[in-house]
Amino acid sequence: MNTLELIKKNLDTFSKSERKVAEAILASPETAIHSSIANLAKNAQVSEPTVNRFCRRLDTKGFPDFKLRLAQSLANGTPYVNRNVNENDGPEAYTSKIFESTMACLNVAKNGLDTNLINRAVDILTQANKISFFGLGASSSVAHDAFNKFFRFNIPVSCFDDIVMQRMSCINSSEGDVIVLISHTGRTKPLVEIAQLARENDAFVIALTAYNSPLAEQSNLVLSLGVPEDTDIYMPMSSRIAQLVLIDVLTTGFTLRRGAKFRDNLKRVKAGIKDSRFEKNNE
Amino acid sequence: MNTLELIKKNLDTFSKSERKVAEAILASPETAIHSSIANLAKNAQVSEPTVNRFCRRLDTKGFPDFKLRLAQSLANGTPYVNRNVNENDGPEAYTSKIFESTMACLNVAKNGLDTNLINRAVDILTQANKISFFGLGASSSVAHDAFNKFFRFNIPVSCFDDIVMQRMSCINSSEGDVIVLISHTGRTKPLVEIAQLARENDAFVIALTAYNSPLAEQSNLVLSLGVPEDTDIYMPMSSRIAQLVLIDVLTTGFTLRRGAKFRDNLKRVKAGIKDSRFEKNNE
DNA sequence: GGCATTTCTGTAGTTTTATTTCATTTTTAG
DNA sequence: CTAAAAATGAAATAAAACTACAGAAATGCC
Repeated sequence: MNTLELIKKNLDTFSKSERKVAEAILASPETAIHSSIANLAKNAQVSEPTVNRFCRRLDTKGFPDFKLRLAQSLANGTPYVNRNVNENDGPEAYTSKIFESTMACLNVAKNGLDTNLINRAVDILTQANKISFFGLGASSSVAHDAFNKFFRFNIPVSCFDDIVMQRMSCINSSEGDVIVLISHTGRTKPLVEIAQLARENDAFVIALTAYNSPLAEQSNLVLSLGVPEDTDIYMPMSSRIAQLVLIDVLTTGFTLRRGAKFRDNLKRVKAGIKDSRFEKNNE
Repeated sequence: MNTLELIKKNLDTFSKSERKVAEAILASPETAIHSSIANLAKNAQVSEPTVNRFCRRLDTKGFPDFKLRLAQSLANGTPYVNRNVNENDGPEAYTSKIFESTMACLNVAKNGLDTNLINRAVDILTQANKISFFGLGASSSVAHDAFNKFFRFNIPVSCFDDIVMQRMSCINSSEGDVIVLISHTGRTKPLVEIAQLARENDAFVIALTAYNSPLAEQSNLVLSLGVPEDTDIYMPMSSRIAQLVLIDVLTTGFTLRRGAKFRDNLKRVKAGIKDSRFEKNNE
């Protein structure tokens, strides 16, 4: 766990003097990692052995070892901070903020995923007679992307961003068909109804959505990303990106599961695309 | 820069003994950060002052300072490594590899972007009479996503993934119109033709593509992501993700540029979507 | 090749930093 | 209010890092 957070969490288990040390470190971690034990002790108004004892209480070998750990968590923490864009940000600032918060979001998503469920989803997708990807609004481009990837596999796959088409498709579905529904909130009414309809027609419903949402309740398998909703109006919906990466993961799992013969097919598709391109060295 | 990479890069500037130190560190960085100067010296078969001199050559204050830096780059470096998926990977392995390599890719993209060009692109987009997003194949979902975002701004925007529609749209374009073309390689023939056609009709062409590509040459403004092409068949096209984040950046720049009045409009759209949703606390 | 100069490298000593020991103070529980 | 336990810091000790210097290796010049 992050050392700073660990210190904060254990603040009340420390003794009075140790708490002084903790506070001095929390106040300026950057200073702390560049101080000697004597300096830090002076800064925290305690003796050197107290600092040493403080370090040991955090399961480190001693002060130098503690500094090392702290330095590492500082290095880890900074680039991943989810900083919000504000009105006065210039291009430099908002560009890096958006990239960094997207990366932070992917990190959260990665840690929150249940790989057993992913494996299960891959299982079901590989055995499907037909796969359909449905999304509405912002999620429709995710569905579109998923369609594009699975289409290359040369298997029956479809994608609709029109509710009427989605409904018709569900009504025509049968056992062995898999419907993948994409919705960040899981509270988009029409999509919840689609899930019900699909299940009534014996299709298997996989949802890329939030746990405990109405959509999740109506689905057979839920892949949740645990990415918080966007509260800030300036911040883009990073959840989309996480959904896309999850699609990549499913696609990769699918490819691996299908084995060698199948991968040859994939190579042929990639080669086929090349014909519609300018060659790299004809410029 | 990452300390390990720095050491590797400067290997030939070191003296014979210093190189021994470098190699000992590269062989096992984790051991190095937990060693004393004496241990490391013994391990590298050199004297202690040599280790010290080695540290100073890398612009650190001394050995402890060097250890701190090394520790930090180790903490930073690991999650960003672009490891390839291989046939024997289980769900756990390929999931984290894909997430991590996507994050690595975003990091590369972030560092390679020219914020001046971004600012310029935002300028042009804010002044456009009409904006069109065109992409083919995998890039069409990126175009679709961009359309979705700009559509919320209540400005004339369109998106086609059909070449014929794209051509018609270009022929009907005129001065003040902006066409945004999305192509990872920049070598998709039809799209290059679209760029020419658009410029012949006085539209401004922004391309999200690779530098030095045929498409880049035909465009007025090129935003390049510097993400390498996917060579491995298992690896998904992370470039798409970088493109999407770039779209997010442009959207954010657009919002900021338009100012307060405009943001109220954005809030209204967000509120409007809510009506089609289940409330959060009715479950 | 041989000599001078520069650069490298290690030994030994010095300084700084961290840790341990132990006596004193503070806190806690009965 | 007292005894035991816990916490704290002064001082001593140990460890680690650094410096100065001298000898060794490499380089350049004739």
